[in-house]
Amino acid sequence: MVVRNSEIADIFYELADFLEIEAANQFRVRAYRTAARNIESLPQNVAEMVDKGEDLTGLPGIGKDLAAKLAEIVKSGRLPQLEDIKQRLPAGLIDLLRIGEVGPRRVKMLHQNLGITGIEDLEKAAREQQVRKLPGFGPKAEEKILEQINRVRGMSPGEKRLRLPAVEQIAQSLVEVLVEISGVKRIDLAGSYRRKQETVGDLDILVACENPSEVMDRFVSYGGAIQVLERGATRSSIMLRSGFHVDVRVVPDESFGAALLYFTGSKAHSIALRKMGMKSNLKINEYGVFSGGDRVAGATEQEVYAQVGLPYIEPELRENRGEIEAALRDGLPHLITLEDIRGDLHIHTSATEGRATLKEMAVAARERGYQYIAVTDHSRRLAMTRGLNEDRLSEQIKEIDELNQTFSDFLVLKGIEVDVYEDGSLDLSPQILEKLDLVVCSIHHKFDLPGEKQTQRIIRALRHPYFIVLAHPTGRIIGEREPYEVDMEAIIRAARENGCALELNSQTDRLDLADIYCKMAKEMGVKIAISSDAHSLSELDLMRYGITQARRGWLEKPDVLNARSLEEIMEIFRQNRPASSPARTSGP
DNA sequence: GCCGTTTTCGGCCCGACTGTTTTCAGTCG
Repeated sequence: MVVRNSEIADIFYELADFLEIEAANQFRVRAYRTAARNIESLPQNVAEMVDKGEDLTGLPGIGKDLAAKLAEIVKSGRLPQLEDIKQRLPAGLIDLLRIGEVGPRRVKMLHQNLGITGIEDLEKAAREQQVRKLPGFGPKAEEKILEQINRVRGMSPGEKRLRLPAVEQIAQSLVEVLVEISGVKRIDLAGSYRRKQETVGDLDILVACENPSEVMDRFVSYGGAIQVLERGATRSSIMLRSGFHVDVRVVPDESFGAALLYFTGSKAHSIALRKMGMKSNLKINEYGVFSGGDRVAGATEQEVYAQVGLPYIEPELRENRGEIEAALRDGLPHLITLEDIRGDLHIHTSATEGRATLKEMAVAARERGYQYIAVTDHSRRLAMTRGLNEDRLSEQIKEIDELNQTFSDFLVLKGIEVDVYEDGSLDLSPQILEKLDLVVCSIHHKFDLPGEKQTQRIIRALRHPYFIVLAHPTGRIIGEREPYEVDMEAIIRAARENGCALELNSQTDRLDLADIYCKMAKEMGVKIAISSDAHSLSELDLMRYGITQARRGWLEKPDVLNARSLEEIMEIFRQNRPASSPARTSGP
């Protein structure tokens, strides 16, 4: 497992960019991008499939030619075609595409006429007012290019996309402004925000209103905007101080459903729906569904789906990853909701790095309607968090027993988030672990082991008799740290063999497991624990981000460990233990 | 470059906004 799917996808994306600059057939370019997108969201490892000699042409968007290229990439780590094209075109041209206002056509023009090879050249040419002389460019374009260069420069890689809580705040203050406008009938947030992607590149707001001009006026004069990027009759776009873009689109009430569907995307989902429509001679656009000249649907999303013979599909599923096929065979999942959650299986207290006491956390969890929480402070190796050694853990166990005496309808489970060493052994002895209800294991050091070693480290830990949940299984920090190089399929298989569950960590910089692995675990019969990993009272509410991620991973109530009642979950934990080990916490 | 219940060839989603085009190309989503 040397080449990752994401690396293969990047090669195809890069090739597509170059081909587009060379003005290659647009459908060929599209084929590479479609293939890249599909490979990215593929749970199986392409490299592994190649090694096993599996037929890649069965994958969506992969034909004979791309299958051969995939094999080539897996075997050599390179794609000769990409290297050839890099001989002809400077690599810096790709960077130019990141600049707004500049697309492939203009990159070609800039390269051929001004010899521009990268952002530095472009900045120089624009300052010397050379760019405005080219056909299709003018002073405005030149000015915008300079602005864009500054924006791209000032941006750290993590800044480009925001995590969900940040977008929520932005959305809230904008909606407060727009909802005041007379004639506004509906406002909805669309785009990747509505699909609850891990990060959001820009925010799409959809408004149903009879007088679009007032909405446009109010929106472009919003106090948080530092620049108006576009100002049209029904669509406008602003940039906030952070560099984040917000688009507003106004449509008539009778088109709202079609527009919401269209602006929610994903692009691949929308395209698939339109193609289905075409087969029935229906044209689908953001104004509705049209048969001949007649509009036959559009007020609601349900109406539009119904026209192509589909039930309503939840936004989190709209990635064209099999949801349309599932809908056609009446096999859509009944997605998990926050209301299904009965408890939280990963929280910290002030005994280690948490900011609230054991009792405070328990009371807050009970107030949220939970039946149980598991206290899972860090183990001793994590010294900077004052990780618990066996003595301190024993004290905590006593404290939990005492606290549980005070509840009649709620139970605190005894747990630990124990560190997994490089050799796969655990940071605490079996003698103390057996006194716990729940052992959550995680990796906090040696993130960069080679894939095979990291995978074996985790598999060895999964075989430990007291291991129950693997916390933040891939260790990624979104925008900051890549996931470990692990073979997730092998880990999920080992989890199944050993009766273990995987965690979906709800911290918004983790959201680990990723959606595609949630789906893979579900399909392989491995349960998921959706956990807050709360370090404070308010962080208990992060659970809802775990839920939306779980929904993106097609998870249903039966797939989720902590959607079980206290009795059920205690029974599962009991079954998972060696027969000789004593009973522990008793129910209320 | 992919794909196929009209097709192995000839299609491939659709529209808004901007700037510089005087009728539309390029970009974006």
